[in-house]
Amino acid sequence: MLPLLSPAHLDRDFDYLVPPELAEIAQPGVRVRVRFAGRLVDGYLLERLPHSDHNGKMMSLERVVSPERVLTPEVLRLATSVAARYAGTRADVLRLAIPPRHARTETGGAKKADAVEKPARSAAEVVVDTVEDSPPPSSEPVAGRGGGAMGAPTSEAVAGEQLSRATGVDGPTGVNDSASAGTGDLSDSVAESGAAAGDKVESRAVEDPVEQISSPAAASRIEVDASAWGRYAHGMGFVGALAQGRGVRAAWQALPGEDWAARLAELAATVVAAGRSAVLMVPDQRDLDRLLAECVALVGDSAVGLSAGLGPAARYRRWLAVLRGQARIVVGTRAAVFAPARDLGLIAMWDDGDDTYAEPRSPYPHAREVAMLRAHETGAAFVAAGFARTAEIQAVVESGWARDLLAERQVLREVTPRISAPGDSDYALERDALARSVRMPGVAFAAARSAIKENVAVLVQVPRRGYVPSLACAKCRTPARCRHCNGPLALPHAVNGEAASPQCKWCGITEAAFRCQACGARALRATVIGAARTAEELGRAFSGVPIRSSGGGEVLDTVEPGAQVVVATVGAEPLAPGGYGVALLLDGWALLGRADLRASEDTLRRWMGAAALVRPRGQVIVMAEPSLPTVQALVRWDPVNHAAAELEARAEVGFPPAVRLAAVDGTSASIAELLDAATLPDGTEVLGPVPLPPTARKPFSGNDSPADVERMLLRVARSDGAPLARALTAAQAIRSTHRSDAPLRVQIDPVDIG
DNA sequence: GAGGGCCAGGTA
DNA sequence: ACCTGGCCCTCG
Repeated sequence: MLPLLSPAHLDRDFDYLVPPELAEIAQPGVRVRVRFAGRLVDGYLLERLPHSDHNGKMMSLERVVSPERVLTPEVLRLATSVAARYAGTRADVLRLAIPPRHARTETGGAKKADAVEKPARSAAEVVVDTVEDSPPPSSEPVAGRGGGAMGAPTSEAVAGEQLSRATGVDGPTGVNDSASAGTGDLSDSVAESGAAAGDKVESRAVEDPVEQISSPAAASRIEVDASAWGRYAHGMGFVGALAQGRGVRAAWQALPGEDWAARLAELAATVVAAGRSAVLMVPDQRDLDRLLAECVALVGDSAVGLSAGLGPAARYRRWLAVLRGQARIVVGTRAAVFAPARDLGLIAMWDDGDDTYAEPRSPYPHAREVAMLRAHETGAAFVAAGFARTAEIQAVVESGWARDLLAERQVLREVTPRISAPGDSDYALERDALARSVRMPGVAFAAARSAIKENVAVLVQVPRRGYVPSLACAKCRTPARCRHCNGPLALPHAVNGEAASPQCKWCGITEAAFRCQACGARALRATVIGAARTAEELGRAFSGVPIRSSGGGEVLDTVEPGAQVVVATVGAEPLAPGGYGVALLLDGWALLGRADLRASEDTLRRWMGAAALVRPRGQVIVMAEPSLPTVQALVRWDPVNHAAAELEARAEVGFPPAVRLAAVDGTSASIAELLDAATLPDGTEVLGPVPLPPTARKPFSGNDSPADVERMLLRVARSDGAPLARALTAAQAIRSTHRSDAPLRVQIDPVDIG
């Protein structure tokens, strides 16, 4: 039994007696309530044992919350590895992995569950009643398993000999073992849950996938677009390997204009036709809807969407459908990486560089890393798909863990739009006042005009939403700061066409008489002009042409065909039927110039995302310094070499994924406390204190600790990642027994490093 | 996380 | 002789 408690030192297995009347439903994976240190707590039953090696009195399970075995062996094993990797607890990971129970949904099983909400008698009571009617077996087996240390070592109870692979090897990176490792174990777990989940699921012979082709999902024919996959080197070979159930792993860089949703759906359907299931992850609801529609077109009801946006009832209902084997394709956002898919054959994610994949709750696992761990443990196939490529995926390609799935160079030339970056002189010589006002050189303006003339849509990508998001001194360009709190000044939205006085984004005070703190000048200039302002100006420039905006509150999925200017903020670009004629990527310097370490990778990803919506003979013009490597990577459409360079750059400055990094945030006292308790691996570099990045400031273990929070960084070689995490887990366990409420947070490889 | 035992030091 | 706070351990 694993209690669902947060303190790190309670991440251990505890043995309880199973009273005879619960023996039937007290199966591994069920939710239980137990008396723990005198109080009732929730937990998961991990395992039934013939005897306990615990010397001392044992309590009995208080009750079994429901017979549903929500924690599958595979997910438990995954949660154990994730906790070990991220220096967290299994309880915290399981809170992310398993949605809250919705009793009515579980027992009723009807669709009404998400519509009506009636105060019903607790389903747990119902369950217990039912069970008490059944004849009680006489034996008194034991639930859970004794002994065991904290974190990873506890997994011995479940993972057995797989432990050495899960923890001894530091994740997929650097590993080059056979993809089939662990499949035997998976079959066992499926066989087990298949037999136990009982009610609706037909019993299946997992050893023989052929039998499963008769399942409803598999019955629907799979039409893989061979000509589409044929455009990639080994593309059809890859699809064929999936069809054979092989655990192939690929980094797939989609061609510009690729219907990636249709392609991913084909991969998933291929796996389903082979009798297994697939998890597909996307960054947001918009992509989810698109991808789910493609999957439904291929397998119907066998595909479900899972996202946090669903209500508790709908979310739990769909999650149960996955658990019970009714749904064979899961399309979801980051939490879907834990979906209890039966006999997982493929785990794929689109655009793994998107920051929504970083879980904001402890232990802050990244969905990409979890996906790779899961593929590694189960032997499922893995696909990281995107137009661009992250340094993290490049690292696993270079290690041999995953393979390139890339377009033939010839095909790339045929389908890539013309991409160019005008030089400084193109701007300087610009005489057209209108062109100047929208911050683009004449070539860009001309390209847009000609597309409009051909009755084709023009896409204008702008960095951020808002009127003028931030301001700087017009003379010396020092960022304009508030006199009172030193926060950034910005212009609020225009009222009646009149620009208001600048306002502080932190304290909200209006600054009526700005004076630059550096040079004393009084004039302000906009440093980044947002979509609303851009749309307004373009409206003047292209009078008579429809101007559409997408971004912020109103994101368009698609636009109608025909001449129009679509102004979209980064990431909110709508699809245009047949593709845009021209895309203008404005203010590239603003994207690239961010202090963020991922700025260049992220920028290329966002540019490619927009450029990929342009039709093959179209044109892309990026407003950024042409000599910059990132701009060159876009112009040559070369995400792989850019990722390789990015990975090299990370190695040079000592950042993940080249090294393993732990960020310890807290007060200087709480950090010191933790580090004192930790026996760090030899060679650990301790850096800091470093300033806490602004994004890391907000959510902090309950209290909104403002002032004296700082950050220390611990850096080790990747090969020492596991020992580092173990040391931090142990130190947190020691600390959590001392009742200290000082804020402290440990993050492994956080996305937002200084 | 919460309760409990133990020791030290201060208080009656 | 007794109360209080801090420390540390346990919890099955």
